[in-house]
Amino acid sequence: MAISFQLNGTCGTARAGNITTPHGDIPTPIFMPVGTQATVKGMTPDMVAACGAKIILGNTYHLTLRPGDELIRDQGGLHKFMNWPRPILTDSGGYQVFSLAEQRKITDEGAKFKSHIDGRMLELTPEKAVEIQENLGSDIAMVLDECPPADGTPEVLRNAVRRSIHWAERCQKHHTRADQAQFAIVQGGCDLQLRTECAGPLVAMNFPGYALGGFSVGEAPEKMHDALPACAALLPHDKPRYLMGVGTPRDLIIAVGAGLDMFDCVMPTRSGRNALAFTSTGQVRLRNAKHRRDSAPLMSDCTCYCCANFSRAYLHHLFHAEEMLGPTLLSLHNIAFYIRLMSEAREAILANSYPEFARSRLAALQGPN
RNA sequence: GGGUAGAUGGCAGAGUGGUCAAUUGCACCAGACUGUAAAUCUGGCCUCUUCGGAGUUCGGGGGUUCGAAUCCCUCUCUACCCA
Repeated sequence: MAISFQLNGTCGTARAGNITTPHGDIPTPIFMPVGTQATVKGMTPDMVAACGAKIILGNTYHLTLRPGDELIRDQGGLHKFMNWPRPILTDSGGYQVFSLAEQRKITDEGAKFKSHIDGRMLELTPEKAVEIQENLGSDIAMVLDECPPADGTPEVLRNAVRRSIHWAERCQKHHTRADQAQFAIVQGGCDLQLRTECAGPLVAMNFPGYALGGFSVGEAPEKMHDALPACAALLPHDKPRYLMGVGTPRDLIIAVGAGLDMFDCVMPTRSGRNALAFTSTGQVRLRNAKHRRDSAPLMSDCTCYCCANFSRAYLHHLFHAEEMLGPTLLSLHNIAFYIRLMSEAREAILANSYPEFARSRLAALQGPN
């Protein structure tokens, strides 16, 4: 087994655990920064590690297009190529099935993409997604899935479930690397019946970890929040449970309570590049004029490099001057904030006080996030 | 002192009789961002508004015209050239 998972404690449905991988241990619940193109945008690996990150993401679709998964394999694998010696999870390209919907065609065989870089056709089959991720050498690889939009018809959702199950079988059959774990992905939207039908066969296939995909694809956040407890309960108790692509701090607090262990989202990094910071009291838009003369740090009780050394006035200036340090510092803060949030959640679970923790953290948040 | 070219919304700069409250860019203000086609995108940016409109604008003043940012006169100012 490439990875193992131990539960260290639970509090209601919330879980604190530990994932052991070939490149190190991961305490859960955990937030995983997204590094699509073999880099967490705007940050050096040292900065990402200093934020407390234990594991980051890479992307099958983007990396096979550029620079090519065989090139990365020949360069010694993704860890060495990008100088990130800790665990890496790679997404399968399933999300691009959703986000690049206009230039893609799905059949039962796989998904054909028109490259967003030069327009050439790229075919991603389950087998190809496995091979690419084995070339990348990630610790955790995701099966190829079909991620339908929230407004998909019942038929579209059912088709995605059927295909995702079938593709997971093909991925499992094609998988060869003993030092890489392959996680399955449950689809089905906000429909518990469909989720159940999807999880059943996948759980029977005994994957080392399970993900919920197809959330945060356009549905109201409350719909996802309501669906999570029952969906999480469909997944094995003794395996890591990964909620893909989620989310806001509020989403994470709720999802941990529902029994999810792993999260990834572009939000802290993308928003950080766009001058939006996350704090324990909600979002702060550093470009706004009210920060022009604010000498206070972004967040007073944050120990990250950004908050320990710079004022809101300075961050405001950096974004108005379009200096690249602004996006870097806010990405750094946001990742540190997300990772600390998960680490505090873990402590609360182990202290058997997660409901109180969640209640007070949610109450402190002003606005939607 | 003489000559030439100019003066347009915070700035730069279009427009040269009606379709102009005035192209565009910048600056400014606000919003969005959820397994990254995103250091991106959207909206606002004279005043008031019951969001249908209404009222005042294109250096100052005067004039021509049904109608002027646009034409004429005059004043003021600016840039450049010659003394």
